[in-house]
Amino acid sequence: MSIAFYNTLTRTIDEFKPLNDGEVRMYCCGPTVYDYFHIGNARSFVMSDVIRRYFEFRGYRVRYVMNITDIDDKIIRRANEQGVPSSEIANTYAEAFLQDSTRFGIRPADLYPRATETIDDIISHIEGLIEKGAAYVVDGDVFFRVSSFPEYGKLSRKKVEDLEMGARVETDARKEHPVDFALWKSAKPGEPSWDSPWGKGRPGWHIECSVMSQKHLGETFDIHAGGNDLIFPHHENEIAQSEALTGHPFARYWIHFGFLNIDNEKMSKSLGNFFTAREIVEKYPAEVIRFYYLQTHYRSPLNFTQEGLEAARTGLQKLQGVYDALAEATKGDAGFDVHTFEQRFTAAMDDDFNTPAGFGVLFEMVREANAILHGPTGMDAPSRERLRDFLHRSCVQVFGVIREESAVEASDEIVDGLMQLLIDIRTEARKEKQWALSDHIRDGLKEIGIALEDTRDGTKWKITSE
RNA sequence: GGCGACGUACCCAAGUGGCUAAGGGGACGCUCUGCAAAAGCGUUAUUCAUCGGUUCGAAUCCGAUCGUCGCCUCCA
Repeated sequence: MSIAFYNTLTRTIDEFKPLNDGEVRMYCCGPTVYDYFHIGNARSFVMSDVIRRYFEFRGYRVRYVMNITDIDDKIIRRANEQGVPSSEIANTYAEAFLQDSTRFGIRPADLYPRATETIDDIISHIEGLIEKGAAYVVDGDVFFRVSSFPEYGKLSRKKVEDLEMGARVETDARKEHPVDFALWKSAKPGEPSWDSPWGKGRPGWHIECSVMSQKHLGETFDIHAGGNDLIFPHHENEIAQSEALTGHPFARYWIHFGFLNIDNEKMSKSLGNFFTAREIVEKYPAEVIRFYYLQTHYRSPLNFTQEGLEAARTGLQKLQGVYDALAEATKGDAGFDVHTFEQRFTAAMDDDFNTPAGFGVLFEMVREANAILHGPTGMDAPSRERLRDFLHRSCVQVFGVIREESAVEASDEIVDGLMQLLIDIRTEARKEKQWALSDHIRDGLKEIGIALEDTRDGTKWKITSE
């Protein structure tokens, strides 16, 4: 059994065969740091994170690189609006990006290269392209000569002729051909710039990803991921720039994430339906948001709604609930077959990272497990151990949707003491059949976000609100 | 204009030629409970946008129609 997934380059589901046995070299297009990232970006970053973690679940070592684009037109524009240096904007939002990633439970990449730290490599890459006749200089700007790369369009399946006809933007008359694109942009007065053989300037958008990915992962690497919209022109151009220089394939597998819409509309600031990742993670636990994302296949569009998030919150409690219950259970003698479910789970995930189908298997498993666990016989210790281990590997390590510690375990001694006292008082009251008092305690606690459950093993409590 | 994706229950969402069309949410009924909660059980799609076609057999393949969405030079 091996992992297979949709490769944008071939438009088919291809079996994954890494360049080096047991190792995955993966690059995901990171943020341009001119603002906080939004919930659509977050979906891509979370999906990429989960794919990376799933490879690890399947025993691969993964080298995972994500760039930070810290010099770009949008950053410069933002800096000018606020009257601060562009490096300040870049640093502020790069920092925010790393913070928000952490809050979303996204595991850090092995490396976060930045464009401004890779200028020398970018310049030599461009020099190489000029030498090969794949690029040309016009008044301090350098353009990629698309006609020099016959395979141009192989990722996006676009024809150069069609592109010309559909051109929406005024083309720069200095370019030999309208589809040629900038590798190096000469600096306008007041813009940040670096010295180069063609004068002061800065790198174009596409070149940095080519250079950074190849610098850290090699000329040819396994997987390149990013949002759907990056297929053209960004990734198409990356391929052209890279392969024109090296003569070798660039990324072997391309993964693209579907878009997130709000009310079936593309999220945009002008429509007023724009949410930053930061504001959503204030309102919902990261686990809930991740689970919500993962309930839709990564290539499908996801329509983001408040109701959807609420449904995800409720659904997730079932997974967290069984995980916590397994930690607390102490006796039982019925066995439970985890292995079959794990096989089905793996089969689902191996098939194009089908997370919705994977959760389908997990929920079926949880239903059957709960029936035993909460039933008259209870579940024996080895089964509980195996089940908790599998849930840990799938839902904690791969998906990042359930918490290691229950809310009760995370609370402090004083709270524990108070809760124990309240529960003891209520238990006394219940023995005396003082239902009004015991209900008053339970209702009052519920209002402050603590739920009481009377089980046959006594009263349990848990924190329900964040 | 060019290229592409999609339309499955009240909502979300898997399934892409053949076993009863997964799973989550919601709703209703039941078991358990002092009442709840949690958990479980049951009900909620004779049918997959519509109409044709291919096939022994189609939600799945082909064609048309209707509808939704995305990309086409820097938006994940």
